[in-house]
Amino acid sequence: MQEERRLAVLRAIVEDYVATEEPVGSKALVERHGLGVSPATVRNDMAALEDEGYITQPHTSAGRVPTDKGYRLFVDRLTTVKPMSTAEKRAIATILDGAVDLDDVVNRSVRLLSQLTRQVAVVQYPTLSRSTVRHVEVIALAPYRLLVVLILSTGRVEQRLVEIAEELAEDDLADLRSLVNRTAVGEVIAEAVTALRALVPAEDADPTTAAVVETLVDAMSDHRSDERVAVGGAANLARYGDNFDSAVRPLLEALEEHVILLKLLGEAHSGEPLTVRIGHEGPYQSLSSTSVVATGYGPGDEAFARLGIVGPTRMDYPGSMAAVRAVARYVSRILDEA
Amino acid sequence: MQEERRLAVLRAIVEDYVATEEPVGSKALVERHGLGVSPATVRNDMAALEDEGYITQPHTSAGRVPTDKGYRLFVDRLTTVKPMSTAEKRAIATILDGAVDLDDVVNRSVRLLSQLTRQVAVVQYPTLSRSTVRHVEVIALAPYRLLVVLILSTGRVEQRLVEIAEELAEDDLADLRSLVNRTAVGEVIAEAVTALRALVPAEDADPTTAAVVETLVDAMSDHRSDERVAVGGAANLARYGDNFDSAVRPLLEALEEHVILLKLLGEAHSGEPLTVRIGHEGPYQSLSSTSVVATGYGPGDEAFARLGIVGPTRMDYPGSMAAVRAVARYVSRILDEA
DNA sequence: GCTTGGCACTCAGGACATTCGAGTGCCAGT
DNA sequence: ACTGGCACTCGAATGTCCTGAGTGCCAAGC
Repeated sequence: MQEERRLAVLRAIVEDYVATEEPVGSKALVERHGLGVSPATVRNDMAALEDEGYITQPHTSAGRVPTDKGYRLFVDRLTTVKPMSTAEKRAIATILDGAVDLDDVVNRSVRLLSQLTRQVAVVQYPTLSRSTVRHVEVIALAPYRLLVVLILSTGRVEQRLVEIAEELAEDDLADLRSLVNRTAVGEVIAEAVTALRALVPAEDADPTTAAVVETLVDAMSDHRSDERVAVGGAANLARYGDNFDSAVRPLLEALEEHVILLKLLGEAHSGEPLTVRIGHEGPYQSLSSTSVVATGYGPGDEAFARLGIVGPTRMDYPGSMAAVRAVARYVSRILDEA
Repeated sequence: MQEERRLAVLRAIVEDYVATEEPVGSKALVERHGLGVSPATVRNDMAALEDEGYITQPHTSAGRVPTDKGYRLFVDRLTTVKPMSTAEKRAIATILDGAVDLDDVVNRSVRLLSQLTRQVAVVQYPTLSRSTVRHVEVIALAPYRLLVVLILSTGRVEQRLVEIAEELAEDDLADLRSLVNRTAVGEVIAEAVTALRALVPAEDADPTTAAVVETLVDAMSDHRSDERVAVGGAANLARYGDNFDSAVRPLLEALEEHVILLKLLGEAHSGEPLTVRIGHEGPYQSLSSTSVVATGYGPGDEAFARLGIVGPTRMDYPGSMAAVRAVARYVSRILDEA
């Protein structure tokens, strides 16, 4: 029983602290929340919670503040992701439905997420690795210059220029085009790569075919595109609170390093539905007062990429989690339709 | 003669203030710069400069700080853009030469600019409006679904999906492809649009042709792409100084509003080589302590787009101007070669 | 007619002391 | 097991004083 109340106290502390941004004391706690006990009792509970490392005092004679461990417990056991209101759902749907292409979907998602959560939003572009090849086009731009266009099932389009040694007749071009299409269309990237490679055995390699294939393989295995992310809502950093140098600056720097961002978002395991990384739990100690709420998204049940939000450890976890989950769902649905 | 010395005093004040970030007094001024007069004389000059509105005192008994008007005079008359060192030039050249496509050029430029100036850098993607059509490709993705790919002289590629009513034979597709290419290739966007429109007179409009042409025209006149900008070096905002709420927050917001950014960068007049907009001179009073140094760039002598940096009014104008100019030149050269 | 040294004046910012109050820990009583 | 009471702590707010950088002005000098 006391155990249960202790958790209620912890929840109340987290909620109050998130709302007010100030250490919360025993008296204010019993007043604002309807726990039917006296401040003294709460004090005892708080002392116990502090012993266990869930809360801490900035200084003697100040209220308590949740520790990372406290937030962790709060997130794991004291909260359920509250569903979005129907109005919010409708807003999400209409905004995302208006998107015209993949870029637009990503950009709108970022905006949406940052507005819903009032935090910095990060959306990874769908990775190549799990998508399939929808079409390959080979275009003669000039006698010795081809443009290769690679269209993927995610809607992404990559194009590359190829310089070739011999002039190519229209028929040969058509043959080449149909060859690569027969070989690659419908395949997952990884398999398309091996299939394409098999087309050019070392011996009789036709140089033009080889060049085109090489370019395609290159485009498919280009991890640059895997690293693309969209960031939005950086202005919300302004509400980060006091510690500008210690918290905002490193975060601003991280936001420009897409590789770091991707690491923060985490791996796209489709297993865990929603990842919450609190403060020091992350791999960067300069971001120790920053939390990340992220999840995978993608058509079907496979996670193609991740999206999420980044904010101060002192943040509204239930709300953020709900928003992240909702946006991920709608984006996945849209990608499904496309 | 006094006039000349006054300007020297103003220059010294600007330089000192930019370096130290603190109001500068008469004594420190004569010590740190070699003006061969006494502090009292400088005081007289300063009083005069203050009367004329070039400098101001934050409070009585404090040193002087340049006003926007003072910076303006400094930029217009007291400084010449100092050329970059050869080492810097070489660094710029090698970094930009490594770019593989247009996106990469833009991204590298942004990084480069922000690192050179330690400010926030902004680069506008080359606009459609002045570029010419290099190639149009029409691809049948599925029986009733075409992909139209538009390739421009700037290296930009736009693709759109078209749903059509009738199934299209390969021959018809080839005809259509060659028709639009004959019509549009080599033309400036605006003329390509009118030429394409002329292809589909109201009467006998073939619905498929009409659909493709409409999509092309749409892609060409899509101003969304005109609004694309890349932003980099936001972490430099951390060095902005004290006034976080009043200066950094509005700027962070502006950085997310690409339309606003473009307005800040200014119009791409190829006439003025380098635009410096100081503080309140800009259109947004919330950015009154922010200056913009920008210039146009593009292949040949036409300005395709703009790039520049955004920073506090108290910034190193000569250095920033030099960096902006140098980067613009190299980017233009690279676009020229492509 | 500039320039200069001198001098009185101003005022932000730092050092220090004081007060105030929210909050705690503990203990004895119910 | 909870509660009321009480002494204690200490950060934040307030007030006062002082210092020093910086100014404006004036009369003297080149």
